[in-house]
Amino acid sequence: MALKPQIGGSIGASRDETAAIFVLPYKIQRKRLEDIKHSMLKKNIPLAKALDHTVTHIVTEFESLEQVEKQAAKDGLQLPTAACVVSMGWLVECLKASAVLPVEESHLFKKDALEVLQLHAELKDGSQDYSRALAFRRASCLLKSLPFEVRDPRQLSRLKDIGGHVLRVVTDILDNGSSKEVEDIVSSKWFQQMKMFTSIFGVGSATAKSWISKGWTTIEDVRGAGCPSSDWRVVWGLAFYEDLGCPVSRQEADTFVAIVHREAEAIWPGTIVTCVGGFRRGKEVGHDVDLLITHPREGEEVGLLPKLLSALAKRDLILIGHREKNSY
DNA sequence: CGGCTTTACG
DNA sequence: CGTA
DNA sequence: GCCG
Repeated sequence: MALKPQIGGSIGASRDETAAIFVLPYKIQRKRLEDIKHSMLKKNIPLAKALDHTVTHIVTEFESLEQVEKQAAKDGLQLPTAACVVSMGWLVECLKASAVLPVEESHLFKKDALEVLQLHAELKDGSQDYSRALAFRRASCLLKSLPFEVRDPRQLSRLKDIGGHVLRVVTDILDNGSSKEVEDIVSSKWFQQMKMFTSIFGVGSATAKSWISKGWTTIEDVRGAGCPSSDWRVVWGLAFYEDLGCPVSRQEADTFVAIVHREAEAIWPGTIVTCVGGFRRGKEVGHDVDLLITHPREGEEVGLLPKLLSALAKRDLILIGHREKNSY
């Protein structure tokens, strides 16, 4: 039902208290628009009066994000980047439920199926498989980008990057709710073990395969087998597997940025530390914290990083396992 | 049938 | 080549 | 696997 997943936010993350829903008036008759707004007030669904940056959901009768953007451009409107463009169907369900429902990516399951096939090909890692994985990814991305819900495979045929195999999988899912090929893969022991091993930092398909061939099936098997690799990445990946799997909260990220900024400022007054990446885009949890370190006087930042790392290390704030030299 | 994202490091 |  |  969603025309497009929310940019930079997890789908369905919106909460009632923060939601602000703006209804685009295009293609909606005046009386019907009034009825809709009246219903929203009655059902306590937060209605945004204007299309400003506080808007979290933009409801439209247009059939694609492209159409919305075109119209917005024509009217000189700027779409709030944090907002999620959704179909009228979503709002109707919200009204029925008297709640701001999570936005569902209705063609997600088709995309997921193709991502399984992509990953499967990547893990197999044969000479042909890499390109096959690429093809599945193209198809998956294409499905994700579609501004409409796929109800019939005929909507996809003739589209670039959609071929026989993809069409077969999508058809199976539309007919049966699932694809046997995909189900067989995800339920296979080999696939599950490969996924598990390659989720360890430093471990790719080659290493994972060699471990499976040794009869190891769990991470504990690998840990118990002594020194499984001389590669520092694998050693550290195994040592910090659980830690690396822990999500980072926004609060932790903010604290982290503040600490780095404090140390940077002490070394080089005026240094700017900016949080970029996921947290900059408004995420509440992440798996890392991306920082951009700059200085208003161009060139002043040169040489700061080694000093900064040393300062943080001296305070026991960071763990440096390995440092690669840069080439720029 | 040939070709497929790009780049870097150890 | 294996990995990110 | 899919395209040209």
